[in-house]
Amino acid sequence: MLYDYKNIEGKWQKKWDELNAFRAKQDFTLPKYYALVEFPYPSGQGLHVGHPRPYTALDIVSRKKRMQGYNVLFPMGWDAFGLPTENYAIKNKIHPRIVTERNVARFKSQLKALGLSFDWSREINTTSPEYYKWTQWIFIQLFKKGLAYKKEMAVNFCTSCKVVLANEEVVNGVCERCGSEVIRKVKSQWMLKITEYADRLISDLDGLDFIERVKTQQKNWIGKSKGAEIDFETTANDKLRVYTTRCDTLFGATYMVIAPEHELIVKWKDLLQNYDEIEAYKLQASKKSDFERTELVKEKTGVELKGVRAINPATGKEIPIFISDYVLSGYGTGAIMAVPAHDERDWEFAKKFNLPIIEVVAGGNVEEAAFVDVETGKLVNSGFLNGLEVEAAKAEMIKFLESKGIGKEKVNFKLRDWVFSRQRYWGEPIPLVKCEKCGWVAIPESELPVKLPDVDSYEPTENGESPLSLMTDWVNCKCPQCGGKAERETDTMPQWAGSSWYFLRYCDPDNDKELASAEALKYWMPVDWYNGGMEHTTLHLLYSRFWSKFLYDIDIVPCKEPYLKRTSHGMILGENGEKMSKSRGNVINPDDIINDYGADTMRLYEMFIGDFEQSAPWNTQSIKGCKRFLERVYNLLDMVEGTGFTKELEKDLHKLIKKVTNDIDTMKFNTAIAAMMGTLNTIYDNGKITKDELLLFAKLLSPFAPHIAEEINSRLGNSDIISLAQWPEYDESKTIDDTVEMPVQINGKVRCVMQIPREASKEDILEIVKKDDKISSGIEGKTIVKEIVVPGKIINIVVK
RNA sequence: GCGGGUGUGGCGGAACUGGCAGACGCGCCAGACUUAGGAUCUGGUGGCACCCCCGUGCAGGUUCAAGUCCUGUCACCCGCACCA
Repeated sequence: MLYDYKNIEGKWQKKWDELNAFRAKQDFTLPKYYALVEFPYPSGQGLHVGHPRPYTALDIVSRKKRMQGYNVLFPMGWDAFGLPTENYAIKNKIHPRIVTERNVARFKSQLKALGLSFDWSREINTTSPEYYKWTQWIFIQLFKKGLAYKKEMAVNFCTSCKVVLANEEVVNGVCERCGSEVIRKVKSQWMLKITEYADRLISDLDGLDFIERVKTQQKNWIGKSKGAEIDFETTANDKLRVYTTRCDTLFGATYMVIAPEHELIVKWKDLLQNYDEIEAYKLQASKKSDFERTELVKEKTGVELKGVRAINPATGKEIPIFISDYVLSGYGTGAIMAVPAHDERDWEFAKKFNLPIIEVVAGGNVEEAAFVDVETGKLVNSGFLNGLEVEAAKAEMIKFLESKGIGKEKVNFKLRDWVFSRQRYWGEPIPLVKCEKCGWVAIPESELPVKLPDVDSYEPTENGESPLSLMTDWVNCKCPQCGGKAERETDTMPQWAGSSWYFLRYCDPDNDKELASAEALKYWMPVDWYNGGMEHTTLHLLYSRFWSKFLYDIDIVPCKEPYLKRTSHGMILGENGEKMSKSRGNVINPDDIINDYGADTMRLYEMFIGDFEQSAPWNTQSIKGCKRFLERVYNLLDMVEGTGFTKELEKDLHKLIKKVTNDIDTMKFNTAIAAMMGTLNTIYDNGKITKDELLLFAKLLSPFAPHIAEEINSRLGNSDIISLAQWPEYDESKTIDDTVEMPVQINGKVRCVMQIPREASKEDILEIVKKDDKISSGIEGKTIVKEIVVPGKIINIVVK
């Protein structure tokens, strides 16, 4: 029978639509399952073959769960605000809304062609006012709780284009578009206090089923460290506060380093003899990103502050103060005590500037390299700390600092607050006004959404303000509090805003009274399985956990954590093994693949390509194997004889049910497919299959290749769709063989493989084995030193 | 630099708690069918001096037994806070 995939796929996609087969049911008494994939940014290039990998994976999970009787929510939407759309709109003079509509339509038709079982009735779009109304609402709640605040922050500013650039748009320190110099300009920006949730974002990971690398990456990103803050007296008669994780080494602090942006520099201006030199250095530093500044390979630079010195509180000695860009203003206090003997960066700096290196923890050779081991060494040259181990010394030092009132224990985080302002058009307007009298005031909730006004040009203004700032009619408004003159905030939100809560909206997407009803949230949340890219671990995933926790705190969401399980797929690389990108010219278009091979083959190949969590290069040649497999499956229709289950296939089919069921739960889609291929080969060897056996096989295949499974089901005479049929169950006793194949080794080398009865004892096994010619000749005339029998696994006879 | 990962045939990849390395598929080789084959079917396929031996990035170690555990080392990939 000819496998006419085009007809088959079109037919069943239409049928599913007509039946609303994949709509989540509104019956909240059913057991629920919420499967979520990251919603895409609808780019102008359309889908590429990387997108369907995670979608197909969770589609398989969803389809299986549906067949297992769950009420499944598997939604899809569009994360459509963002830079590329805006830049495209500017370049081509088309409204970003139009661009977005176009891209969404393209993406949607491409996704539909894959036969993914999304509940399209719940489709959402972050750029629709009905949606961003609630994004703004959440921001207002954050603002009211004091979690949104203004801060002076540096932005990348292109001196030629006169626009604020995203980090990505800055390549090697110059503007990506025009190649001009990029400087760091300080602007007042809205910030969200994610740091207030830092501790909970770490500790609540414990109960979650996230893959380990996601957990560790989040923990390290938040970067909790226990240390101390210490105040150093200065000769300028004030205090310089530092943060250190190694307060035990205070006796070895031979100089200090402060960030170029440190406020004391300006304060000390009159005392500093080389202020011009310092200013010049500050200018240089302002051009570098944090990333460039902390690179260890680069030679350390810095300038001594001549005229002010600090006093080491442990030794009482005066020590010099430097500015250097390897100290960041955003971490700790923006100042460090430098202990060159026990910190690599300090050591390098000290060598370069010829500063004293004093060993305070014994165990290394501090003239050769910094000794950073905290496990083995004991304190030396450190007065009252001498002889103590590092941990004990830390505790003693803290006692000392507290008793003197010059320092205390302090927990620090690497995590920084979230810069929430963008000087861009295509984002959610920040729903605040600045009143001359009242200061920053939130727009009343009844007036939400604050809609994005139509502007003539989306190009940012000369001074780096948002394009919205030019719309004076829109900007000038009345204060909702006092009715006086006020101005709207013209910055918009970052793209991350809409994606920080979208999974909540899916629960109740048409609600215009609240972001979602408490009832719907209580039923559907938390998400049972969330899959997404590893690159979202430290930003999107963390941001959305933060917003969820906040919404939990204000009693909107019923759960502390939004996602029970988080997994991550590997990237699909180009055929040359490099990342797929337009510029590399190695992008594969899924439309072509679906056209040439069919959606089922495409889906199967995406899953068969390799370990789901690992990246794998695309290979159009290899798709053939999946196509052949499906053709052979389809041809089983011609081999059907009789009904019921036969002895020949029973054991294989029970094993297969077990394998496929378990493999889907553990993301081993590739081996599930391999097992189905293996069973198919057995069926062909067998030469025939019964109707019931084929139906069973089709059910197992249906989550992976749903169209062909439906067609087989229908051709076997069933009128119900297989997508909602019951998932097969296996009988454990029917998966166990009577005999096991066991390799027999002599001195660890395999000599033969024997069939051994499953229940045989160790003695019986050895007796059987020794009768074998290869084994008996191998041990003849030698002394048996040891006999290892691992039932069901291996036999190893060690001889001398 | 910091953080996270990955190294297995010609290729993509299998291998559960240490137990036959290479499942399954691609490619390749041979045969069948055919006017034809870039279709289909059947068989074979890690290397080699082919019943031995060697083989999981490299060098050591633990063990009856190591892709898997330990120590060291090399290479590559991803992220780094205004790309999404």
